Amino acid sequence: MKKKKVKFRSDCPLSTALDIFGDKWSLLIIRDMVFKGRSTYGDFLEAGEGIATNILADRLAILECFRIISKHKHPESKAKVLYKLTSKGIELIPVLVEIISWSEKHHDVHPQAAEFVKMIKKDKVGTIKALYQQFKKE
Amino acid sequence: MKKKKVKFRSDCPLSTALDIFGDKWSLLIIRDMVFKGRSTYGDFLEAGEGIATNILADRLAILECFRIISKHKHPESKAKVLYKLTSKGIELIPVLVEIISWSEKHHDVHPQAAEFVKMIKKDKVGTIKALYQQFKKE
DNA sequence: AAAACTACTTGTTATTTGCAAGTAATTTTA
DNA sequence: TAAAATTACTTGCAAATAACAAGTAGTTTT
Repeated sequence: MKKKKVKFRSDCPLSTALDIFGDKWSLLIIRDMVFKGRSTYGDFLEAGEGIATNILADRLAILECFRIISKHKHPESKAKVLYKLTSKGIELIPVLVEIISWSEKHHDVHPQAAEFVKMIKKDKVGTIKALYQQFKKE
Repeated sequence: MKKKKVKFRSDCPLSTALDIFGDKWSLLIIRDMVFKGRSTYGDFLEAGEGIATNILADRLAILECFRIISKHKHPESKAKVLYKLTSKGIELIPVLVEIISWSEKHHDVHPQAAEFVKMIKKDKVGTIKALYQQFKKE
């Protein structure tokens, strides 16, 4: 994999964030890790939106480069790579939650997502905490 | 301007949101409207990151198409167009706030942004409310 | 030992971006 | 009041990026 760009457009935090994940795919990979427990290359390919293999490889490399995910041995298969969110990646959960809430309010989305947004409205802090829980090391 | 894509990749709220503003520029335009009071084509061109004129025109058209911004007469000049956030656009403020907070925590950003994040940490609800205030109609 | 799985890479083509320049309708300046 | 400057764009083109199809190299299953 070729060296990744490390130059940010400005020192604005928003533009820096968009330099990292401002595209149509990166946050979907993170969504799959947070909400669907996906963790391998094959898992991510199966996401409904149909990411291309080269784009997936590229985005995984970028996310790893910025320490949002990290690669690990898969406990069950040597052929697989296990991708895990770092704490920096886990901390994107509130961003996902706000985008999902906004989008659900203004568009037609699938019923399961609408249910999830109801939970958020009732208890945002609790819902986010529960999502964090699954990444607690034991 | 050619017709805009209205087809979403899936009915996932996150992917739908990314279909709309999942790129390196759209949220920066909204940032300029929320945090810098910018409202004209020329204003947006002046943003530090240096957006190209064709990209700006394209993004403004997309944001208008999805009713995130709307075009109005400029009160002082017939030559200018006044862009305003719709309520749908204003409601992206919490998304911006979460991205900014995350980014500030994990990267070096300019001091003014760091100050803003301090405010958010002290009183997130109040800070967001204050941002909403400026768009209140009188 | 062969077939299938997994995580990629390598083309090739289509689309998007970045940059420079141009345009048409106002304003401002001389 | 005619020329210059502003403003909000569009156009053209080269470069970069994305999508799609196919290939490859380990690993695991049959």
